[in-house]
Amino acid sequence: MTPAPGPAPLSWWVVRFEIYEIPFGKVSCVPLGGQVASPITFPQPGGDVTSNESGSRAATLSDVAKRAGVSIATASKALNNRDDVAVATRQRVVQAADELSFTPNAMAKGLLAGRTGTVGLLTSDLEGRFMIPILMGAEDAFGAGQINVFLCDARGDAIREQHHLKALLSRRVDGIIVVGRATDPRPSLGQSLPVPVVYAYAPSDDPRDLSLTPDNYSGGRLAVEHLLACGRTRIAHITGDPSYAAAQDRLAGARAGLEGAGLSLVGEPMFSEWSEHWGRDAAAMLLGQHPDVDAIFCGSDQIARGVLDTARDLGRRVPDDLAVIGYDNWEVLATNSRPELTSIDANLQMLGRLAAQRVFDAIDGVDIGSGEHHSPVRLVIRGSTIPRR
Amino acid sequence: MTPAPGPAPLSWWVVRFEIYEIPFGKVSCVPLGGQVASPITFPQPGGDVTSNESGSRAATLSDVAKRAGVSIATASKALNNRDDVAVATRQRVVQAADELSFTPNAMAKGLLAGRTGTVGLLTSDLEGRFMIPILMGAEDAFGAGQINVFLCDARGDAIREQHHLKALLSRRVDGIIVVGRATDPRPSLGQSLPVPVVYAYAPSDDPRDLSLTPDNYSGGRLAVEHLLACGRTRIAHITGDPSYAAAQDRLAGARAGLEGAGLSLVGEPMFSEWSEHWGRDAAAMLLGQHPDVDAIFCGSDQIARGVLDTARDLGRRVPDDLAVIGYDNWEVLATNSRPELTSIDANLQMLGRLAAQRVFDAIDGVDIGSGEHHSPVRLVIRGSTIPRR
DNA sequence: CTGTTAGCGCATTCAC
DNA sequence: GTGAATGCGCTAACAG
Repeated sequence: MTPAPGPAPLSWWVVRFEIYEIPFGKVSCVPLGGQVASPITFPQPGGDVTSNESGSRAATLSDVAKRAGVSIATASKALNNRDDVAVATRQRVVQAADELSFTPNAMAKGLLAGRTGTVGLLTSDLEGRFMIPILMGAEDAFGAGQINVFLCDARGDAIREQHHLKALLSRRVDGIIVVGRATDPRPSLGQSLPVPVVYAYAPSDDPRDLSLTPDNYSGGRLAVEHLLACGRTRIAHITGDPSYAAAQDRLAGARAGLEGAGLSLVGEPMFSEWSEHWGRDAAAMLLGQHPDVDAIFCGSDQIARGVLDTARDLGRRVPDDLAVIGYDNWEVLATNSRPELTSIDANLQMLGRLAAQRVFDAIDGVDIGSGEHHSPVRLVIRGSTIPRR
Repeated sequence: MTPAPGPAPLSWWVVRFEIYEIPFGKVSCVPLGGQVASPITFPQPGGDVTSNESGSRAATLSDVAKRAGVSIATASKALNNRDDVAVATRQRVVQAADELSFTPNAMAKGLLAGRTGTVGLLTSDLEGRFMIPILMGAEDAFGAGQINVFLCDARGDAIREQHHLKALLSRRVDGIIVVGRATDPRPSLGQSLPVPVVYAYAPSDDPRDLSLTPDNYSGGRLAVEHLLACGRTRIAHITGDPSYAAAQDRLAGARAGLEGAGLSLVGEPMFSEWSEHWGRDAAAMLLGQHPDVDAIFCGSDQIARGVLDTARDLGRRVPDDLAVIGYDNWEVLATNSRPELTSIDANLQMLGRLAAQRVFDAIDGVDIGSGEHHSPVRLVIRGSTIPRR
């Protein structure tokens, strides 16, 4: 009964499964021992060279026409709901198409129409956490409108990006969204492309392009204004790498917010990496040098998590003694901390959706304008700035 | 000089930027006040209806031929490096193509060739953390081989999935990878598709399909065997939702590992949600009821983070008094904890790459087999199980 | 109402 | 060597 005796094999293995009841009435599968069927040495594929065309070749319109006993043109009209076709005929055609599970060839259509109904999503770093919501928003917006998305990850490599761009153009995408991994300006793809381009998150360095990027300046301001509204006056700032525009813009916003209240930051802004570790270390330094700090604006949620850790270690009660606000509203971090973390949300999914909308518009011939547009951010209040009651 | 006076506008705004020096010699852009140029009411696009076809229509082969003063056929041969063309002619054609920045129309090619050089990536939930590495791996593998990827996110909705599937088929993708959000079996797309399908992460419920899924069983076993190797004998298990196959499989593996050493779990496995909160609460209960526990195997890194928190609160030293091991090797969590978290890594990027490879093979006519294949996992040792020295 | 024709952009015969 | 002709699957004009 002991499954898979011996150490776990370091190769892929095939198992049969057994359905069995588990708690809560759900059903699951676990491997059974002794049934390692066809071990496959790991990185190498199987090897048997046999044809694997599961179903047969996809049916074409001419197949349908033949089966329905009509001409290709008539079949086309019938399936496209053109009104100059007899009801009975249409029915025959539709049925034939159904029986053959006919799917019109989008390529052939595109060849005629001159547009493909596809767009390219050129990201510079899929790994990046900011990429995903933008991607989701875009995919969502397009998906709803029958447009399909080519995903291209350039891995932050300009060569690869150029390569992907070429591929996208050769596929005749109707538009391109370029998603960067930071809010720092990135090189433009140029003005001579035959399709509209929208830059999301990372703006293009060419103002003739249209760029949508989060409003970090307002985000910093919003954060500080919230802290001020909570009655805090001795506010410090711990943030990440100063070479990031995000760090600078948020700081500038924060300073503006403070100035508006006739205040300024406690101490100098503390820059280093965007990590929890840095948050912990920086908070320890800060609270040592400026024990009277009553609020910390953190440049990221990760940093804020570190700050919360140190506050707890030093016996500072959050939010009573010390208010902490993060940035990015990374839910898994923000909602699992003690207390839960107030943060600034950049609405990235909406940003992606909007970028898609802009590409849509451009495809439809609408002038989408140019320049760097800053998308609004929002404050998400949780327990680290206002005590729960 | 104060940028953007007044509260942050709740609409998009266009700014001019000013280049200025920031610390560390880098350059950044910040918005300047008073230059809000063309405010765009937020969710609505611009509206001016003018043509925006940036460059002109993409050049065709016939354009190139005309410019080079040859026939279309010759131009084609020249550009495709066929050898029956004069050197001088080829040169003229290539130059003409270059001047027109000619890009062959992949659709037209595909129409001829009967294959498109595209594959569909059908995910059920882009948001999911496990999706991304798989996606990256697949995109990577394909990208290298000149194949482009259609990304489709079904948002966990069967209807939407069917919709996307149809779209993919109509685009005549050469293959499809289906990525699920959990390791529980999911409904098969069926056997009658005209293209090969590979299931990644979530296996298909039909054994005739090929599925690649992480070996959670071995992962659980590996985790426990590591704890045993560290000299721990009183091992408890805190994990997530028991309705997940992942929870059950890892548990089964852990039990097998313990049995191999003539041991068993301390207490019952503790199930609830896959959250840091639960990790904290569960650890508190566990350490209250079984103070002699010397190691905890956690079903996820999030849970492990919670466990570490509680251990610290209760004054348990990790790893000396208590070893903690997580699951998933979510770097941002694992490397930022105190101490850093030992964890099991499912090699998801490799899984994605392999799935892509299998689709490749199938396209090439290689038999890729069927059934549920379990991909090897690996142990990543950090400070939460072995003290750093 | 239905079928014939033309052509989207390209690669591939096959004549010249 | 080169170019005219054919067809991939489909839709949009027409002609019947």
